[in-house]
Order: sequence, then structure tokens, then C-alpha cells
Amino acid sequence: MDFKRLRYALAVADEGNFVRAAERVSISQPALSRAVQALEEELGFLLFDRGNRNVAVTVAGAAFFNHARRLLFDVRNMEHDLDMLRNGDSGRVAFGIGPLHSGALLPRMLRQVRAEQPGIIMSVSINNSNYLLDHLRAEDMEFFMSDVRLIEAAEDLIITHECRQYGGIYCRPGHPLLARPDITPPELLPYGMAAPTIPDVLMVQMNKLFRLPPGRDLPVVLSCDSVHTLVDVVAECDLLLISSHAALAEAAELGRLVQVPVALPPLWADIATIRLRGRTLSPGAQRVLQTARAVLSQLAGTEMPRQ
Amino acid sequence: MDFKRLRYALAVADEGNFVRAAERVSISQPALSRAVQALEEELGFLLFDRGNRNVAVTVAGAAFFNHARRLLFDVRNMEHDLDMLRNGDSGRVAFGIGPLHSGALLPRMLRQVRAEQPGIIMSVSINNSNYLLDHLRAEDMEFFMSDVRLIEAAEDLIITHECRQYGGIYCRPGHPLLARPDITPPELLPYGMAAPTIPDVLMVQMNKLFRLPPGRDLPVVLSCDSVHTLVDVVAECDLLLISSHAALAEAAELGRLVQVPVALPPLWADIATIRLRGRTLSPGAQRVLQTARAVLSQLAGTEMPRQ
DNA sequence: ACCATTTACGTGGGACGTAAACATT
DNA sequence: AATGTTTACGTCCCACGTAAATGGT
Repeated sequence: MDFKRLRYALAVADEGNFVRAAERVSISQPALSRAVQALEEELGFLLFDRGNRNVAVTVAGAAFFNHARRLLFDVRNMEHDLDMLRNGDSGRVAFGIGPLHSGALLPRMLRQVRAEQPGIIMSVSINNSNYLLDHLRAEDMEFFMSDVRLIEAAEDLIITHECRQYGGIYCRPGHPLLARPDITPPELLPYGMAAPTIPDVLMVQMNKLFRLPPGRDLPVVLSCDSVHTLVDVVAECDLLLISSHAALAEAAELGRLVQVPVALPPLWADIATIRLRGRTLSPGAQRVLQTARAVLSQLAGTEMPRQ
Repeated sequence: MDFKRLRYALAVADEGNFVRAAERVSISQPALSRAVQALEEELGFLLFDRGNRNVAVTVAGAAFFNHARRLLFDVRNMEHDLDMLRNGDSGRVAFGIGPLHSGALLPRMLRQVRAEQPGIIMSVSINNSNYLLDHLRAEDMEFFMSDVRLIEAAEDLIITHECRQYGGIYCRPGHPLLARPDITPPELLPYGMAAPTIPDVLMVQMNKLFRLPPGRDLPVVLSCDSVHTLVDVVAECDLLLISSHAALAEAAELGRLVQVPVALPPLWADIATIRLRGRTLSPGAQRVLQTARAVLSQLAGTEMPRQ
């Protein structure tokens, strides 16, 4: 039972003529004749009654062609789906992202994937790096993006550093802080901080930057993974916002927020892609990843210069 | 895209191991490896991530195997159906039969086909020979059975004479006729005749046998294609029944009817199978025909000896 | 004699098996 | 060393094309 023979026999059934059928399937007419004979032999009954000026499908042949037609239809469908799959235009792509980047990167990324690969079904997990790692290893997702500092290198992981996103402290225009000269980190603390969810590991580093005594944490009084919400709140009160420049580019441009000129070492996030070693990314995932990189380089382009 | 390759790749997916998969599909392991490689090349993406102690299906591969499994399932289904079709165990068989034989032959035939080929869908036309011929030529049926005397030989027909069924005149036991010695045909006429539908051509011949003057027909006062009905009627009144011996064997055995010992030349029907020249009978039809012949020879065996 | 299908014959590519190489534990 | 996959190489078969034969109008 061979696809080719089915196609050949169907061509004869459709054309009612070996010569035309042969040119339709692009082989010589004798070859077609033999192929059909071989198929008939294999089946055990005749498909055609050969007249002198015409070829007629037998009763058994008609029953056979009903099956064959449906089968070839399914095969064509499958081939189309596989084309889509090969090009990353269809299929299901599961990936993850840390909450820190779910604000600036993720929405742009999703929009662009939706535009470029509308056939792709995406399944996104926004969660902490431990959760993401577990589910990556369980092969619930193909890759995830997270701050590289949260991920411990391991044999079974491929960690690709994608880019460094700098960030800073923002406040509303007209904030009392802005009137002071030479602002130092401790001066910020009384106003309270707003920020996306900050993992413990990073919080420790932040505490050092702000020269806090051990055991005391940065006073993050508002923690929320929705950057829009944070901007809305901070624009209307004296809270200070810790965030990447990229996430706030739009708000800064609109004049809703300004960067606080404080003497701090640079703040940054090192965004990385983490996937399993030895596991092939699906074509869809490969293109999603390309899109992610494109969005990241766009964001780098819009990055506000550190003051 | 080749069935074999699909089967091979699926075996690897199922076994998670090239060696076991190779013996499952009965080829050498290197051959299997190459076949899978070729398939992957053709598809444009990897199906498996080859580890050192295991083989894992890729994400794209999983999507592919969903398609492939369904397709191979359909193929197996189709092959099973084709087996049935080849053996005449499934399919639709359309055939026809003249009303004269629909009484004795047809029910036995249908019962036997139902028993032997339960998968066959039968479509039976009981009708006159002109109707049957038209619909045979229109390929609405594969063959029909009829009295050969009603069918005019033609180039496009294959007429196979199957057997000759003799018949006679029957009446109820105790019928007044039976009391007379040396019954002659004209003596029968006053009682009136019952018979299955008799075609005009045969009626002319019957008229001659009964020595009727031209223009006068045999007085068939009850014409009905249900032999059971005819028997029921004739058993309770003085009508005479013209029929094949075979159709009345049962009634005669039960003592419901007896043959009238009249000096008539033998009455008979020449049953023939008529089909189109150059058209192949489906396997189902071939077996139905075999069954018909078997039934006919059974009937010949039960044939009542002419008195 | 023409039209269409089938047979005859020679060729090339592909699928196979055996054996060896390679990779990892 | 053991296990498992890939590469190398030689063989055979099958599908193909060209050309000739067959068969029916």
C-alpha cells in the first residue's frame, strides 16, 4: 500500500484515461499502467474495466476510491499542517517568563507573535524562577526568560544571556526630592518604594546598594507586577518607583514620571533564555524566541540614558 | 511521504529506542536509523533528540506523531475494509430478479447471503425484464436473473443459462377435477387459474399449450407474485395454480396442494443470469451469484417428479 | 490504419544488511 | 567494556522511460 500508487490510480479514475492520467501525475503512460496493475494485484480485485476507447471504474473500484480519496485528502491536510509546523506557523509553544520582565517585554512580544505567527497557540507562565525551572525540567515548557542571576548554572541547562537592561529610580514630576541637590540613597527611603516583584537574591543586592544595615530590607511598600498600575500610582503620590528604563520609556516620554538623579551604582537586569540541553526547540518556539530577541533589542534602543 | 517511514518513526517513538523499534518493524537497526533521518530531512525538523541511553520525542515530533498515528489508523481501517471487499464480505451488491422467481429462489437466496455475508448490503429489484435490462445497462445493478426466453441476446450482454425449472398445475386435495380420468387441458379452464405474473411472451406459449384459439388468453383470474398467498388461496377454493414445482415443494409435502395429472407438454422456466459484457463483478456480487447457484441446485434437488 | 493499453528490456536510485566507527557511561 | 547510534560500502529490487507489441474499431 503506497501513497504514490493511490495517487496514480485516482488520476486514472478521475481522467477515465491512462494517457491523460499519466501526464497529470507526470510519469510515462506504461509506468502508470504497470503501477495500476500492481495495485490491482495487491488488492486482489480489478479497479478498472479497460474498454477500447474508455476506462471504467468497477463497482469494487468505486468503493476503493472512496477510501483512497479520503485518505489522500487527509495526507494533503497533514502535509499542509506539517509545512506550518516546519515554519513555526502553527503548533503550541509553551514558555515562561519572570514577573520582572512580564511588564515591558512580554506584552510587546505577545503582540508581535500574534501578528507574525497567528497560527501559534501560546501558553505563557509568569512565575518565579524556581517554578519555571521545575516546569522546564518537566518539559511543560520549551524555554523561559529570567534574570540570569536567579539561575544557577547546571549540566542540563543551556543559559543564553540575551541582554542587560538598566534601570533606575523614578518619581512624579514635582516630587519634593527633585528640589534637593546631590541626592543620596538614604534620602529616598522615607518616601517608600514601589517595584515589580523583586526576588530575594536581588533584594539582598539592592539592600547593599542602598547601604542598609543587615537585616533591614528596602521599604518596598507597593509590589505589583503590572507596570501600568505602578505608573498610575506613582504618578499621583510621592512613592518612588524602581524599574527598568525600558518599562518606563513611554511614561517618561509623556512626562508622567522622571528619573531621580541619585548617586547610585547602576541597577540592571541580565535577561537570559534558559532551555534544556539536548532538547530541540520546536520551529514555533524558535521563532517566538527570535521575536523575543527582536523586542529586546528594540527596548535597548529606547533605553533611556542613565543620568 | 511514505507509509513505511511513518511506521518506522512511530515504532521508535513508541519504543523510545532504535534497537527495539528495529526488531519490532523487522529491519536492521542501521536501516531504521537512516529511514528516520531521511524522514526528518524531508520534514525539515527533528523528530527525536537522541540521548546516550534514550531517545526522546521532540515537541514538533509529538505534533507530527499525532497526525501520523491517526493516518496509520485510517490506513489500517482501510486495509481491513479492503480485505472484506476483496472477499465479498462487505460492500453494496445491487441485483435484480424477475417476479416469476422472486417466490422460490429469492427468499432462500437472501437468507443464505445474510447468513454467509452479513457485511453485504443488498439492493434487490423485483421487476420485469425490460426494467431490469434498462437498469443493468445504466449500471444501477451488477446482474439480474430472469427467464432466458424474455431476454434478447445482445452484444453488450453476457447471458448465462443457469438451470431449467419445471412446473405444473396444482390444486387442493379433493378438488373435483381429481376425480376425473384422463384430464385434458381444456377441462381445466372452467375453474380459473392462479399464477405469478406471467410475461406476455410466456403467456402466448401457454395459450398454445392449452390449445386456446388465437385472441383468447388463459383465464388467469388471480395474478400475484407472493407464492405463499397463492397457496393459501388455492388450498381453500377450486382455483388451479400454475407454478414451478420448486416453489410448491413445501406445500405439496404438507399435503396442502397436489399436482393435477393433466396431459400437458412440460412447462418450464429457463433461469439465466444476465450481466454486462466487459464489466467486472464485484467480489460481493460474485459470491451472491455463487449463493444463487447453490440455491438453484438445491431447488433442483427438491424438484417434484413430473407425473 | 488508428487509438489506447500492455509487454519487453535496459537503467538508475533507493532501501536494505553487514561491518565498522563513534559516543557516552 | 557495554550499550546504543551513526557512517561506510556493497547488493538487490523496484519504479521508471523507451520502444515494440497487442487488441479492438
